[in-house]
Amino acid sequence: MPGRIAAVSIVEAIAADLRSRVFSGELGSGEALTETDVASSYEVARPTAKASIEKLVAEGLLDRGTHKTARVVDLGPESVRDIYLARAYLESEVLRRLASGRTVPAGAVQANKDIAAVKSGAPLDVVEPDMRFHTSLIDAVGNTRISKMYRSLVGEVRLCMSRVQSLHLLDTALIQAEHQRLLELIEEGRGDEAAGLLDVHLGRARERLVAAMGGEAGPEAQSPSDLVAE
Amino acid sequence: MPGRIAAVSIVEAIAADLRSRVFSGELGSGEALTETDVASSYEVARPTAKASIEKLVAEGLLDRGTHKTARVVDLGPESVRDIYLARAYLESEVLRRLASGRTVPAGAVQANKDIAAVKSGAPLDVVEPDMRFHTSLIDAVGNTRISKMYRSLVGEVRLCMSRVQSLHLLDTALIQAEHQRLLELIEEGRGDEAAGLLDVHLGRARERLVAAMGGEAGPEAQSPSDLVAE
DNA sequence: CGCCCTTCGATTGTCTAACAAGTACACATG
DNA sequence: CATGTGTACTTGTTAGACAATCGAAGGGCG
Repeated sequence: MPGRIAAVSIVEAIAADLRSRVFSGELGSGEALTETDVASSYEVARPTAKASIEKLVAEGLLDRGTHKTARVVDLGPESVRDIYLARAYLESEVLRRLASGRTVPAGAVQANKDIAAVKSGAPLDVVEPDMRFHTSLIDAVGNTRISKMYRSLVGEVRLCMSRVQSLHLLDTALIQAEHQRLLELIEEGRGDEAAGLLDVHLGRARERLVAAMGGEAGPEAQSPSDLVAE
Repeated sequence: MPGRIAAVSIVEAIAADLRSRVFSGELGSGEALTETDVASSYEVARPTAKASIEKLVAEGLLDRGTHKTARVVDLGPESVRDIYLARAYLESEVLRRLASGRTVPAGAVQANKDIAAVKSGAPLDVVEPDMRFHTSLIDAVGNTRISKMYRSLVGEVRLCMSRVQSLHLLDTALIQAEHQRLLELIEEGRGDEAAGLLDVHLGRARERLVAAMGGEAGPEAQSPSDLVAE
């Protein structure tokens, strides 16, 4: 099978293109997206452009008030912390339940191998397998709503990352090692320790991202201690 | 402060009305919602009605395919299990973190008192304070994204409940007692036990709801044992 | 008699054109 | 300096229209 072909509507097509342009950084934070601009650049009617914009607003990629032009969301340090804490909540519970069943997702194992493979390459290439590692863990529980919620969070993370030029700070080897340890802890049924390590893992990524965004450490939550479950 | 007044658009107003009609059960599962019907009944133009419908589709209350008329979602037993498991994931992690800080949300305490107050009344009146109890716990962690995700799940739960005529099975006293025990466990810092109790608590509610919907127990997950973290 | 194909009504997707209403900002006025 | 006014830009909503598509009813054929 050559893959399901889908006849997407014009609205969806435009929304998808705008989405990719937002993720690629072509559309920067706070950039205005007027309905007429979108309509003329894609050569469609304004209601069509409007529908596309509102789709992205519903997804959380754009922001808009009544009678105000839509803008690409500007995620500050507080938002980054909010996002990463939400990730931690979802994912640590997933780790516990995976550990209780001692089920190590094959996809996560493969993803971590892929991280090791690109170790010497460009540091941005590690983002994709890293995300794949985490989503594999989430998807392993087989809950459609949890997967959907996590995917929404991942989208916001990607949005943050596209706002950052210097991601050279990430230590690929450390990431890969911690992932490996997480998988081991799952296999050994040690859910609590896996959850704790995940807090550290995500906490570091979070502060690194905040720092790269030019934000300073928040009033609290500077140390990862307040994130550790116990 | 008399509360922020908001000038909602027509689209939002119609969406809100449709939403309440779906929750109240006036619009049953699988009921069709034609764009022209909505437009004529609210005396608005079709694009406006279309936007309202698509808003509810994005919220997950309506279902629709391309070129097919929108219908109220029909949530089967699998969906109920999916929803409740997602609730359990979010909420049990919240309980752990609340317990680690020994923070007992005042709103949850009040909500449980309200449950006790209506103990002798109509069994449906217990649904509102029950939901308030759980959302209070979630909101106590102060994470906007988690709160938003949980609210979406609560919406789906309410949708399920509106599909059920006989909810007389719920044991108000038991619910109230388990809530009380959850709060105590939080206060004592025993997160693991709180999470375990929550699994039992939600597992029972889930199976009760499935039974009331006329569905039989699933192939697995009949016993709550596979939901307990350890 | 049953199955396939065509046709038709109903519904949605999209467009054009237009007007009303709101926001934001500059400008003038007290 | 605060306040009001005005204007340009943008969005909210409407009307009507046409094409594309889906579902079902009906007719032809084996």
